[in-house]
Amino acid sequence: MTRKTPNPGVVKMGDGGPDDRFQRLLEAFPEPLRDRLTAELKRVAMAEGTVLVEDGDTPSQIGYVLSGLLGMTKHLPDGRRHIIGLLAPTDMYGRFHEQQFSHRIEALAPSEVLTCPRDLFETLLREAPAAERLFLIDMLDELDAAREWLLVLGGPKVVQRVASFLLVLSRRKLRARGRDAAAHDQPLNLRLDIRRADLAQYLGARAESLSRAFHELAEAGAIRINDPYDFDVTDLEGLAYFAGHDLAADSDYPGPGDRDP
Amino acid sequence: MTRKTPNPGVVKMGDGGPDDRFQRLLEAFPEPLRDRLTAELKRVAMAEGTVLVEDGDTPSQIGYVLSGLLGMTKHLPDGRRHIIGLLAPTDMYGRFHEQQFSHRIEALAPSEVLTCPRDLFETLLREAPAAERLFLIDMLDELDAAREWLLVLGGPKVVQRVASFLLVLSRRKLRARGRDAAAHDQPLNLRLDIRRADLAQYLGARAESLSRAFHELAEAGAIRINDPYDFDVTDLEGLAYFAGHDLAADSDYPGPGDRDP
DNA sequence: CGCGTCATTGACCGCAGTCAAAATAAGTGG
DNA sequence: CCACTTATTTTGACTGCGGTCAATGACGCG
Repeated sequence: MTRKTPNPGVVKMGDGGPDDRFQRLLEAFPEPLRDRLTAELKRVAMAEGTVLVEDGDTPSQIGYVLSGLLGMTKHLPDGRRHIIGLLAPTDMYGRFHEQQFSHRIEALAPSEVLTCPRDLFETLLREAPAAERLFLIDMLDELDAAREWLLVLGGPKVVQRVASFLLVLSRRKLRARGRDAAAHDQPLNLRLDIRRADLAQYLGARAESLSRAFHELAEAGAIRINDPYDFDVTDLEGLAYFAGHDLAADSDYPGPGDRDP
Repeated sequence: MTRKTPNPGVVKMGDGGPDDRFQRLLEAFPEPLRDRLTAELKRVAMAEGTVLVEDGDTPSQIGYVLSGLLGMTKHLPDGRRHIIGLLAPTDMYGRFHEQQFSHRIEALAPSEVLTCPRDLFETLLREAPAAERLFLIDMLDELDAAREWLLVLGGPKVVQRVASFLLVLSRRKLRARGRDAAAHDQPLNLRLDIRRADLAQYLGARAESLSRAFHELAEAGAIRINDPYDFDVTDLEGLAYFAGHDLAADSDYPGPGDRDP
């Protein structure tokens, strides 16, 4: 470990609030099963850079992110790395029925995960159809989420992608906080705990471009930059504007002409 | 219907060969259940542009693509459309347990689908755990596939994305054809049946840029363009080269310096 | 205090988005 | 069957975003 720890301690890009999916899943298990499961849960802490699962592995454990930030990464033969997904608190990862991973999972920040033996989890799922159904729905949700990201990353301009990214994080936080309208107007604090270079890979850009994008958003008054890892979202609407419209299109639509009439 | 039909009749971006997932799924059902299911299957043909599922719907049918090409599309409030996924033959679509769709599904080319009542399918899945497990694995595979696309679409250059796209299609076709090595050397024919403008939206580019990219690949000898909808892949290796490396990086790495030592 | 890491800023330039127009193909009506 | 219209792809010229390279600044650490 050579790298500094941006924000030591607990990190949140989403926190185990009412939206805690694992909690919901646990509650779908009938009492005796749930106890068998919780007895086997282990809390593991790890440093940034730790590789939890290697590409091609079929690990015997499944995991649930408690704190920090994990990344799903693909490594090309020539050595370049791509980040194809992020795992924040309340996210799960794992494979079932001897499927193997098609990517690496590594800690992008110091993190904590809850692990559980894969075979036990599978057995219990089979014994509790209600839980299995809930789990399947979760999977489908994640599939949708992955496709949402396609939309985000499909945006041609970097500012757009950055704004979309911050927007997703904001919404996630707001949802976790509960839906009380009061919270909507006060500045929303986001602590990222991901290095510029990593975020750049994820958003399909360079660290330099991200820097420009963040500062552009700051100058427009949509966010405030406290330090490279800590932001306040001061104008959610404005952020949505940057996310949706091209910058070039100020009062005019960028291209209304590419849909069928 | 005002638009021409690029290639009337059967279309294949993948054909129901040994990789036919639906077939495999069907076979996982025990005899009596399978018959109940097949009795309810309906074959439906539709014209290009048909909307099968509207964003937000919870349709009573699930579908399986027999021929043609469907697209998952998202519509932004300002009217712009994004294609976030393609459904080719052997692909399935549907929601379960009252989940609603988060995108529209429409035919990008004249297509045929096999439909099946959602509730029946769900019931049968519950009665046949083996099939349910198979189905769950399929879902997870699709999740991985969606992330693969993230990698493809993350490529900075258009040629890269186009090459990756063709590569995925090629591999899919080869897999369907069986793994005999003989087929690897002979030119592989790809019939796309997707208009440039649609493909452009999917790959996050403009139709003009695609045109340039295709012809760049053709000049490099990787593909041959028979007509705008019909290609021969003459050099799979070369295609992989374009997909992986930046063009700029000929004999030199573009940026080996952004991984930890 | 010097060094390494990382974010930021500036200068340069290439890829691709944009606008415009030509070329090709398909469809229509005489 | 041909002239005309329409839809779509292709090509060209221009411009701007962002990738690239290089330098500076900020911060933590040995």
